[in-house]
Amino acid sequence: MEVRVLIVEDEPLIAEDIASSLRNNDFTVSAVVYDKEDALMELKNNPPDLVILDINLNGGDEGIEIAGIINEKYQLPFVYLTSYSDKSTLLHAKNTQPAGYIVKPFSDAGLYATLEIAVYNHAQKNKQLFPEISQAIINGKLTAPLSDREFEVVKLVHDGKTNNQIAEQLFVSVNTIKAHIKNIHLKLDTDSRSTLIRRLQALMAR
Amino acid sequence: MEVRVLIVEDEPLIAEDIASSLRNNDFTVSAVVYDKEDALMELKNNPPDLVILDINLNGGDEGIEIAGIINEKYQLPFVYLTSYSDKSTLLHAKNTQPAGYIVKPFSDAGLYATLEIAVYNHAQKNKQLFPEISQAIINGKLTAPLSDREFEVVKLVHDGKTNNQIAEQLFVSVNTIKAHIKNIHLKLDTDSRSTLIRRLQALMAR
DNA sequence: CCCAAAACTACCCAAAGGGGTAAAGGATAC
DNA sequence: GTATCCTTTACCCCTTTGGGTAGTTTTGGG
Repeated sequence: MEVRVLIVEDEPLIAEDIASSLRNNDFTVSAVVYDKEDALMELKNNPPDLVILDINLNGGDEGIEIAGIINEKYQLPFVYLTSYSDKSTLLHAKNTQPAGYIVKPFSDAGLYATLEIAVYNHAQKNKQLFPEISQAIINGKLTAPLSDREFEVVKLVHDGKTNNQIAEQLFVSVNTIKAHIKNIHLKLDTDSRSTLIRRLQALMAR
Repeated sequence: MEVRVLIVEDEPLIAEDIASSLRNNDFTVSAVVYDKEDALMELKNNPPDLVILDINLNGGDEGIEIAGIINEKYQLPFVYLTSYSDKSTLLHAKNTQPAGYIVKPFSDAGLYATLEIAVYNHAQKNKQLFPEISQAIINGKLTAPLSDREFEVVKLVHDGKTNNQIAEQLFVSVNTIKAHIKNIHLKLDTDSRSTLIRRLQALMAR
């Protein structure tokens, strides 16, 4: 599985250093660009899987601006590249939620590890946004725990199923499902499917 | 805002090196431990805000095991510490979704930046898990955009309100709300509150 | 000024959901 | 073996939703 990387760095030597280093591994360099304009062009016409952003691009905040645009429009992971760790810059940078931070001079090992994790975590992010609900986690937070059967039912409610669909799937009567759901509402202190779904997600979130 | 860091590293010299380095900045070292058992004890009795984990703790996979437990029980951010970048180890490590990766020898600047970002991104995570639904984002992904009023209604449905509650809050008749919701179901291709809520979250997630 | 879109309202009907009560069969733990 | 919990089912009743049709009022642009 190739990972296409866009490098946005205004010092050609460093850019090429990174590029050749990446090419010797599991990465493909989709492009190397030197300013914001070209970066946006690349993002639109030849979107990569990950972006390496010089944070002080062309002496300004272009790197952080690009980060903002990536977050808004492309939702791609990116890592910042910088030669020093300036506190106020870092503060701005943090707000853009980079997947990582590479401080020059960097080691190849550190570079690969950071990029691998950035790509991998991003790929996992969707799954995290909709966590599979887990009986252990939910019961750990309830005084009255859900029984196994109740949890089966609650999962299906969470998936947007109706009582009838749930009854069919579990080979029992709708009345049974209604009874279970009544108990579930009691235990979770909810009173409708909508609030139940929100409650489950809140419980899973931590 | 102090950040409490637990250091799990079996080489005392390195552990202390990191500890003293952190103490000179905005971090507090909650404890330094040398094995899994002590690490779990600390997590339970003196939970930190972030964990630095030696990946090859005591020559084995203890670091990765601890990571698994952190994910299951504590949902804290953690970064791996390693002296080399071994591909198979990295693969296992990636599955635990570390917030970052510190490769020895590390620079102070790189260390701080990685930790800052780890803590910050983790703090933002809840907000990401329950994104405020945004009309702009949702309409950007629909062929038939929601009108302003429809969006007001949809937000309240998302919050688990009933039609009656929504009508009261917006000072209109329930019939009006029902009309709006009918149109919303049409535009979002849903057919119940449950599926509608899931759909909204899916739209916001990317 | 007029048109179109959006907002609002009503009424009807069928389906789904929520809450109360009751009870039977099974498993398990003490 | 008895007490307890879980699972299952039923029935009743009322509320909420979803979908269809249809109409008026408001509002923003051309």
